[in-house]
Amino acid sequence: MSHRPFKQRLYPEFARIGQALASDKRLELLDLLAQAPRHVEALATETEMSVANVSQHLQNLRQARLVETERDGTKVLYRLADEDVLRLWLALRSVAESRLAEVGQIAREFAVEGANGDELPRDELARLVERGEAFLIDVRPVIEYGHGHLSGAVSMPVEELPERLEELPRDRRIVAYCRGTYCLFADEAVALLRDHGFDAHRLEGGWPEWQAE
Amino acid sequence: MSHRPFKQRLYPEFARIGQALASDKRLELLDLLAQAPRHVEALATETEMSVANVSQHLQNLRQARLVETERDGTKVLYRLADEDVLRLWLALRSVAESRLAEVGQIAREFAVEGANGDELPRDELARLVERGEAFLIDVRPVIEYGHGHLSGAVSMPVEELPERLEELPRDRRIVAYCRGTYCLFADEAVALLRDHGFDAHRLEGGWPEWQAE
DNA sequence: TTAATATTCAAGTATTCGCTTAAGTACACG
DNA sequence: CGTGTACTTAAGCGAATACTTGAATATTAA
Repeated sequence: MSHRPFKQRLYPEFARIGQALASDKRLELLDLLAQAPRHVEALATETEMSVANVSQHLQNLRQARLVETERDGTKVLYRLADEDVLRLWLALRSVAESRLAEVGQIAREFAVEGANGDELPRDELARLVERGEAFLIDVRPVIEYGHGHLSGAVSMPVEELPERLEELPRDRRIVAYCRGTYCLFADEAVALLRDHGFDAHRLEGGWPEWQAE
Repeated sequence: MSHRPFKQRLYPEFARIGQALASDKRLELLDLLAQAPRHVEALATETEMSVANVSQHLQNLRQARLVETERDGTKVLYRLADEDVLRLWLALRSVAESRLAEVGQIAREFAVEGANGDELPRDELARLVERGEAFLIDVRPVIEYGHGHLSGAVSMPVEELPERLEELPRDRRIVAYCRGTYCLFADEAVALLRDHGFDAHRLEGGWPEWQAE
């Protein structure tokens, strides 16, 4: 009547998922894939890892079934397996955020100058946009915007922002969002915009947090 | 403007959580702690691991802040740090369940004879209990029942069940629940009760799933 | 068919992990 | 104040992991 044989078979399977989540590099890949599907080389460039190393980490994630692949000509496109995987990543991050003091410390240490201030809650945004009092910009790279974005948002990657300031209205509040809580793009955008006299604010969270709902 | 230094500090912190989840033994400990706080020795007995090994795994979980300790005389009581940790564990398990075919396979392989049949959905239980048409039993060990249980449930650990059959009503449906989806206690209880002519059913999920809501 | 590109695989090495045994520490109780 | 119980820590060793380099494979385009 002992359940040991059962558990000894079952728990190693659960641990496969945990093992896949046990590396900072793989979590970074997961987070990028949560924004949009990508090719191996794009992931290597963005993470500053060697292609071979990225490929091996991706195999690892694939064996845990957290990501899936699709041939795309000579390239291979990797994507998150499904929304449950996204939710798992967000759950892990949220535990790290609430339980590990170091996370908050690091976030504060790297905070962008001139971007402090309250984050705009998501429900408040809806009201502002409806009344035409806010202009919503998505400051992530174009590929990520293309894969999915908040309705009504205009793509304005943070690196293009300096040359595109005249496209932004000065009579309305500018609301920026990016990859999520631990992404600095939106903060950088807000700092730049405020520097140029705009009434800029950061939206709470980011695209994946919204998508997970 | 590169965010690499930020990410290089931040992601290893996230990975601390992942690393803690990367071992079948630690996940088993987490699952037991999700039922009720326990002493080191109790965990060692239940998991059939050496005390030293359990202690080391618990240190690991504690350094990731997933569990907390409390002195209790000469013993040390371990407990899950908070509900977010429980939700993380459930999220991991749910990904494993939906993405890894092996999980379903193992569950089928170890299925209890005579306990098959539909699981009773939680909302249906509420109706049955209200009308006095069901008798709800918690077949987990007493300590776990003591730490928390569904309202209206009677404690009837599966190992005491054979001697306590006369306590159960024969004019009502018996509904049993246990530690959760991957616990066999409820199935064993249902099989035993049916064998004795009871109208027994298993409740969907278990105590932690309910508690997480 | 061949060359080019993108990705995967294999081998080697340094590091980390998991478990055991054995010693060490903390608290309670007589 | 010493003894027993419950737990933690240290040392040691084999297994698994992470990253590098270099070779192999698959697809496209010429």
